[in-house]
Amino acid sequence: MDPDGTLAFASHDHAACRDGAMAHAEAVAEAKGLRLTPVRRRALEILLESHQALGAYDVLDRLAEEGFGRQPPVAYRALEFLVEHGFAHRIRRLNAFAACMHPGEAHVPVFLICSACNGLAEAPGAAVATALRQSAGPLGFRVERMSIEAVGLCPACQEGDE
Amino acid sequence: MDPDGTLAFASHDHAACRDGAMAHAEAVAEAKGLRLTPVRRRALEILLESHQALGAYDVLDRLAEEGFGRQPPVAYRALEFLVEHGFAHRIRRLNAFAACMHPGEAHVPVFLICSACNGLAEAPGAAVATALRQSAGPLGFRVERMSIEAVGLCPACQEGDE
DNA sequence: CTTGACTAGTTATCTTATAACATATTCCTT
DNA sequence: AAGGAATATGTTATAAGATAACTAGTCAAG
Repeated sequence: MDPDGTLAFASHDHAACRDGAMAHAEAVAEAKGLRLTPVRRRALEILLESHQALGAYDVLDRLAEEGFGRQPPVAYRALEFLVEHGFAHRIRRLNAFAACMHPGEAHVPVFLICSACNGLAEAPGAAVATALRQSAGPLGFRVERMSIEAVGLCPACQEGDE
Repeated sequence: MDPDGTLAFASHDHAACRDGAMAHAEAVAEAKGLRLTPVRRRALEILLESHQALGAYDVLDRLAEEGFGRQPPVAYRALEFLVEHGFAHRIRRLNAFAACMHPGEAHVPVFLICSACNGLAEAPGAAVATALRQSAGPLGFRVERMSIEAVGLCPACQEGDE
């Protein structure tokens, strides 16, 4: 599913994209014995509606409208579950969350954030991660987690802006 | 000054380290015609006291104690100035700020954050930035800014933890 | 010595995130 | 099927981080 991150910025059949990601996530949850409860499932569906990051309170509003709790922990806990198990990512630069486009696959995501349309893509980060470890190695630092995020312009938003 | 980021995690003469960074920053400000006013200078000195990131409110408390304003914008504006002109960096993962160890030199910083002691080092990021651009290129994304941050253990905190 | 740009201060408010506790659900064990 | 541990959901309250909008002081150029 979108191994090279091209989908997010290209026009595509998003209904299929979303459904595929959802099905994939469900299969992974099933396989790992994780409880994809109604709030958690719904939170993931909400994130999957677009290739953009959503703030926790945005997700919370949506959940509350649909009969779930309306207090912050409701959203934060669902999102925490999704992030912890690899169904979603936290985008630190935006204080926001986005559905993962490769659930189940080990990967270091590189987030590309379009400053014009707020679109978000996940580029492959293996090479970046390697370079980072090589940069940290000489300092004797042991890397455990990393966040790699870039802000710029997606292909569509570069037009008329050259 | 600390071109390879080794200083932060190694024991060193920090008074000289701090004074050197401050002198360097002043020279750069002078050269560029920037106004390193008392609040701004003091904010930078506070950041330079340790190789750790400080929250805006931590800096604000210190500034207030010393007779500067005690409202958030006082700290945020000073920090914004420092970041904008390359005297400090914002560490998104920590919602915090840290003095730059290479003021005046163009560089992409890679932040190494020790989860045990909160130490912070700035590793060289040229190779990482190149890898990132190569990862973003095929998607047609034009990178403008990037944040590259790693969490892990510094050399000292790895001892007795292997 | 006044004008315009910039700086520093204020009040007020907004956004993001977590702590602590009560209730309900699930699921394993017997 | 009942008991009990673990997990999940909900609440109230508050902490932590950030910005908008306005007022007043500073300073250098004309």
